[in-house]
Formats: sequence, C-alpha cells, structure tokens
Amino acid sequence: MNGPFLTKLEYSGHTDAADRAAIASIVAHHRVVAARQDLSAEPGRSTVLVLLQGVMCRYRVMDGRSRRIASFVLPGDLCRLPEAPPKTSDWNIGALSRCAVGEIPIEALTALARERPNINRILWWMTLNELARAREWLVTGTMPAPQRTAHLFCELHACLQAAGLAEGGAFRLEIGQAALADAVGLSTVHLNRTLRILREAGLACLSRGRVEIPDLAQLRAFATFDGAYLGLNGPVARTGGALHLGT
Amino acid sequence: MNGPFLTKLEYSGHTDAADRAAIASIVAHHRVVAARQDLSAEPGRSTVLVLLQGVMCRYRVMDGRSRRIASFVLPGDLCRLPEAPPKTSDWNIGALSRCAVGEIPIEALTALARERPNINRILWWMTLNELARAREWLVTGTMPAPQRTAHLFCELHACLQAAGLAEGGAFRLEIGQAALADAVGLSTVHLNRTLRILREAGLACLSRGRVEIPDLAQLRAFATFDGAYLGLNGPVARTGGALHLGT
DNA sequence: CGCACTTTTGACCAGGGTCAAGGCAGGTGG
DNA sequence: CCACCTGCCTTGACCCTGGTCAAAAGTGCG
Repeated sequence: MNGPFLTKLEYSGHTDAADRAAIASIVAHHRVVAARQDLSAEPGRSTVLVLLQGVMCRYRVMDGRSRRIASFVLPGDLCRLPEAPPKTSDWNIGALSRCAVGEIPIEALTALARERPNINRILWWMTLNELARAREWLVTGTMPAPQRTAHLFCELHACLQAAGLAEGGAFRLEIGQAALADAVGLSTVHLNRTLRILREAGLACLSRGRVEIPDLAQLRAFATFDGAYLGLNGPVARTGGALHLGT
Repeated sequence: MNGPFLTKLEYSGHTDAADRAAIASIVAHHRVVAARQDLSAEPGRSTVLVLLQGVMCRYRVMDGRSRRIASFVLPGDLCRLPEAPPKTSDWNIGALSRCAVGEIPIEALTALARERPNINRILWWMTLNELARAREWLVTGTMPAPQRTAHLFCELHACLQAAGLAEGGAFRLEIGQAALADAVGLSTVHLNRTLRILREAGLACLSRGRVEIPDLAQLRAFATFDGAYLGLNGPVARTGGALHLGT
C-alpha cells in the first residue's frame, strides 16, 4: 500500500531500510479522495499527507476563471506539510483523479526527523526537489508548446518511474487535457493541437488516461530534458553528508 | 556592513537579537564581486554566501544564446548553500551589478543551526521563501507583460524593503533592461515597450538604475500583488512552532 | 436514450518575438 | 575640447505562436 512512497524514498538515495520501515510505521489512516475534490479547505489540519495513488495538483485560480497549476503531486510526494506562520502560501491542492492518500501525524514526523538524521535529510530533499521542479518549469515556460509538453511528459515519467509506476516508456495519467493545459500554461485548444503534433511525430501519445512514449531518448532529446534536477539517484543506498541544504 | 542581512532576518520574524548576533559573528571574508561576473564556477566551495549589496541572479543559458533568470538574489539572501549529492541543480549565479558578499563557512552555519533552533528555522524559512517566489513567478508567467513586470517590481520592492533598502516607493535597481527581460521572460524590445506603458500610466518608472513607484497601492492592485507569499512579518519577534516545513 | 463532459477541428485575432536601424549616453585618446 | 567608439535604450515594421470563439464529434453514465 505504501509502495510508491517507499520506492521513491529508496530512489532518493538518502534512506536505508530501517529509515523506510520507521516512516512506514507512522503512516496511518489511509483514505480515498474523489477526483475533483479539494483538500486545502480543511482547517486545523495536523497531518501531513502522502499521496499513494492518483494525481493531485497545487493550483491557484487567477482572475476568477483561469486556473494555474504550479505543480503536480505524484504518488510518493508529501503535501500539506505544516507551514511557517503566518501562512506563506495560498495554494489549493486538488485531486485530479481518484486518489489514495496516507495521513502522517505531524508530531510523529517531526519526532522521527529529530531522532533519525536521514529522515530530516529526506524532508530537505523533498523540499529542494519541489524547488528544483518549480524552477525547471520556469525555464520550460519559455520553450515552444511542443517542447514544453514533451518536457513535462519526461518529468512525469521520471518521477513515476522513481515511484515504481512506469511500465517501460508508458505510464498512467488519469488527467483531463484541461488539467494538462493549465499545468503547461497553454489553452486547452492549443494543448490538444500540441498533443496531436507529438503523436504524429511519434514522440508521445496520450490517450485514455495513459501516456505512451515509444522512444524515451528521442523525446528527451526533443525536449532537452536532463533529469538531474530531480535528484533521483536510483535505488542505491547513500548516506552521510551534512545539512543537505540546497540552492 | 551586515545591515541588510540582519534587517531581513528581523523581518522574517523568526529570530531574536541573540540569534542575529550569533549569525553575524560567523559572517567572514567580506568581498566584492564585479558586475557580470559568475560565481558558480568556483570548485570545492565550502562557504555559503550572503549578498550584502547589489543584485545577483540565478540563471541558465538555454539554447546557447538565450538566458533565463529563475530568480534574483537580493541583499540579505543566501546563495550557494551546499547541495544534496548528486548535484541537483545546474544553475549559474551571476552578479548583475557590482556586489558585496559575505562568506559563511558551512560548518559554522550547520553547527549554529544545530544549537539554535531559530537558526535552523531561518534556513527553512529562506528555502521556503525561494520556493514560494519560484511558484509565484510561475503564476505571473501567464499574465500579460505589463502586469507581470509590475508584479516583479512589487516583489522587488517588498524584498528590498525588508532588507531596509527601499526609500518610500523607490529603490535602486542597477540592472540593465536585458536582465529584467530575461527575468520576466520577455524580449528586450518588448520589455522596453512595457516599461514605457507603465511609465506613461504613472504606475512605475525605471530610469538610471532606480525604480520609482508613485503609488504603491495602485501598482499592487494593477499587478494583483499580494505579498503574503514572501512570509515577511515585519520586524516583530516571533518564535515557537515546530519544524516549520512548508508546502 | 439522453445528458453532460471532454476531445477535436475550424476560423480569426492579437500579444509578443525578431530583425534592423536609429538615438543617447559615458569613456578614451588625440 | 572634440572625435570616436562601444554598449544600452528606443522605436519601426513584419511575422508567428498561441489565445479566443464557436461548433461538431466522441465518450461515459444514469
């Protein structure tokens, strides 16, 4: 059940088996979130969420109509970490598909972070990961639509791969084109055309909730994608190092 | 000399005078960086830098020609924090104007973070700050050019204000229009036209390294700027709280 | 079977990129 | 003191990517 989460922790290269067992033991209250449902409005929340299945997104509604997706939350990602007061962010988190999440009591997590340096390190790693992803999107924002979309597919593939959810060059992505458009910053119409371009070029094909990438290397070259920013080391144990700050 | 840094720490609302004195004491080796010079290429670096004067930027060169600026480094900001291995980022840091920086030995910083919870909190705060800024830029990226530029001015003003470097609605910004364009994601030509629009609308005026904002409230309304994401509390002591993670 | 949502396509328009040529400094050397 | 040069700002003309409006074709579900 915690599969994707643990697999991702393994990929991060900052945990050993004991760390993963420890963190798995504090994941409680698995529950299901329906597609299209918002998580953010729950007040007095004292739990961190781990996404285990499905896709969620962090978004903001702009002029009352258009929505901008700042990041996806993929299986293995944490969200709703406690914020530093006063609230520094007004992002909504919404489920784009039917999702399964685990809840982690904050006190348990902080306690674990205090007693296990690797867990602390993982929290830093995840945060820096988000930062790196956000900045990468800033860069891709200036690329033409097909490249940008391709780049997103590459990123999704890499992240899902690290969570053990890719089947070769293919992965499930149960998302409407509208959501994809909001993430890439295109209109639905133009995203659709862009998808057609990618499909006809044989680079990638999204259909019925599934992305198929015939030739990953080719797509990556097309999108000038270099996954180093994701900090995924492969499932290799790797410890040591100090504070592990970034930037 | 450490003025902007300490003022900003004060604004962050997570430090008391003792924290600031402690951190000030480990800032060593003040030095000057010429405009246009890159910092990133220094190997074996074991120091964190605090920017004290001037403006730097975190950028990447895209197709060999065009540069994208992912964030500005303003007085009071840290940069070149140690990275988690393997290197997760390939960003360059360059001085856009003549800069003064302080160097902080990493070991001293990590030691301080270990013994003073507030310092640890500040490191989190700064990182989350960067994250919030990056995401905000993602959102502004979809706004039309004048609003986007105005939004950037508002952000710069708020950050510089927190470092004690704003004089009312005006602040120094010794940056070429090309740099600004790369940050906002516009061409130099179009940025220039956009600046003219803002100037003629009486919203903001950039000239000879100085931005003047006649009516801050008006500019903010125009850009739909809400500075909450910067997490600046004003110079009020505020402690407590636990891990202070965000997202 | 009908309803509602999503995907697809067409036609038209505009924000912003690109190319290219002038202004307008400040710095240097005669 | 002036000619010159280099770099930056400014403006014009033209084009193209991608937005908007609108309608048709799937697709899933009660």
